[in-house]
Amino acid sequence: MTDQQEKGSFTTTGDFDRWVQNVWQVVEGIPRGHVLTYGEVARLAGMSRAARRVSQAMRRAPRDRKLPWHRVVNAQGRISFPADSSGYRQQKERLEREGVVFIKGKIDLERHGYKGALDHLLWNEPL
DNA sequence: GGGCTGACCTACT
DNA sequence: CAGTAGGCCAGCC
Repeated sequence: MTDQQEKGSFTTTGDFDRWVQNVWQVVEGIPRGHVLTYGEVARLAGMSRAARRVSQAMRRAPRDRKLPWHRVVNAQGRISFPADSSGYRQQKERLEREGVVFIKGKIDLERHGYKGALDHLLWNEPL
């Protein structure tokens, strides 16, 4: 399960397409009220350096897949759409609707991030 | 092949 | 904390 695909790129487009499937699967596994960063998704999908490719993968997702794309944010805990875009507003609204808290436009990754989710499970901390 | 663009990331000022 | 710089690589001219 450990990734360590130290390869910088995909040898064939088929590899990329398969990796895209992994990305969708990882994103679908993010629990409500939590988020992952693009880099983490890339790593969990098996390509640690492909953070920039995660967005491409999500844009490719068919609508009927109902991917929880809004649960992926950048490494600063911020939404990666321009603050005045409809995409930004929609993502923020969806996240807040499931309990994610924004502080000055930023999400506390210790609380809502992957590590936060683990801590919550391990220590049974109140959310 | 060359050049430019990203829903990115890290490291460093 | 805000900027910058370099690295990254598939897709689209």
